[in-house]
Amino acid sequence: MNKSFKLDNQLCFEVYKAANQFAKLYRRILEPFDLTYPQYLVLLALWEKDQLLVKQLSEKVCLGIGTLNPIINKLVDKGWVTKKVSTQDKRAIIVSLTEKAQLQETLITKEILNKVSECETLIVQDGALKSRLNELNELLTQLNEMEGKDEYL
Amino acid sequence: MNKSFKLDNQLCFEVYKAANQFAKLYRRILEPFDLTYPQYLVLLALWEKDQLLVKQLSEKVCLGIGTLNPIINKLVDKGWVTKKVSTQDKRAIIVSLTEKAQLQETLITKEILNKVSECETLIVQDGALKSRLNELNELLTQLNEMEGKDEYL
DNA sequence: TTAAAATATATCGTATACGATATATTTATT
DNA sequence: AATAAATATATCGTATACGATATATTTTAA
Repeated sequence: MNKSFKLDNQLCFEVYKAANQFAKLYRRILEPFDLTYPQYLVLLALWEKDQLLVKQLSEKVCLGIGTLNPIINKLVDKGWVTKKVSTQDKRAIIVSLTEKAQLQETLITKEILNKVSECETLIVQDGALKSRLNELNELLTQLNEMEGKDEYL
Repeated sequence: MNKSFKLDNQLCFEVYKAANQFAKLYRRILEPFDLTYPQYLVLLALWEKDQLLVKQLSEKVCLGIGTLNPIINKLVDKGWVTKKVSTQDKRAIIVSLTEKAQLQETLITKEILNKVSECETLIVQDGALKSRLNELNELLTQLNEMEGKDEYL
């Protein structure tokens, strides 16, 4: 067995574990708000800029519509956001924060900041880690966008 | 909105995206072998050391038994591994590679090495990224293991 | 030496995530 | 203007992932 194929030597496995661990961590933190991590991502996006189209949200949180749509619908059911058809383009759906979601922003983000403070040192100090991951993500995105062009992969 | 709460400033979001991108990449590469990434992880573990207990596999690939068991069962269905009850401990199940899995190791790992060569530079050169992620994972694991001890979180 | 605690799997309900497909609407082309 | 191509959502099937619970077996303790 080639050394680079040992599980513990693989970057993708490290990323895989980190994502699962983050999901676990956020699950506990967000549970009191009856939110999951992807649902929280959508709220974060809308807190930055309200009234986004599903398409725009999809790009912002990097999820396909097949994944995102059920998540948005959950948020609608739970009273965090509303959907309405755009008047400009009757295909497009505008997602907006409810009053509840607007009011809870401060509370939720404060809570996150408190609970994730253990990671904060690492997160805040380590712009380096984040920017290396960012490079990695750009590379991976490019690779994945070359779908069908198998000669490049 | 606090700057650190912008989506693009969050480490966890970067990790989340990287994991999804890796999953997409491996989905394409592994598809010809009728394998998914978690299924491939199990094979990697067994190629390192065959005949592991479900428990040991669970620790090696960092997945709970609720997640892992169906994955192993899929591998059994597709003829990659077999399960047999341990004679030492009748609760424990030993998972072993089939001949097919043993024979295909070289082929599959070669293919991965080829197809992921675009990332290789980054992966091989950047022990730094991997080891920072490793620290992150240790921290996150610790946090997640303090389950129930809310005074610490 | 039994009853209790611990351990190893298995199963279930909920929520992603993806790709493939379907539908409605808009834009581009003849 | 009528049709074709493109776009924005929606839905579906498959496969994770988790926590909670159930079951069987082993170990520990009373």
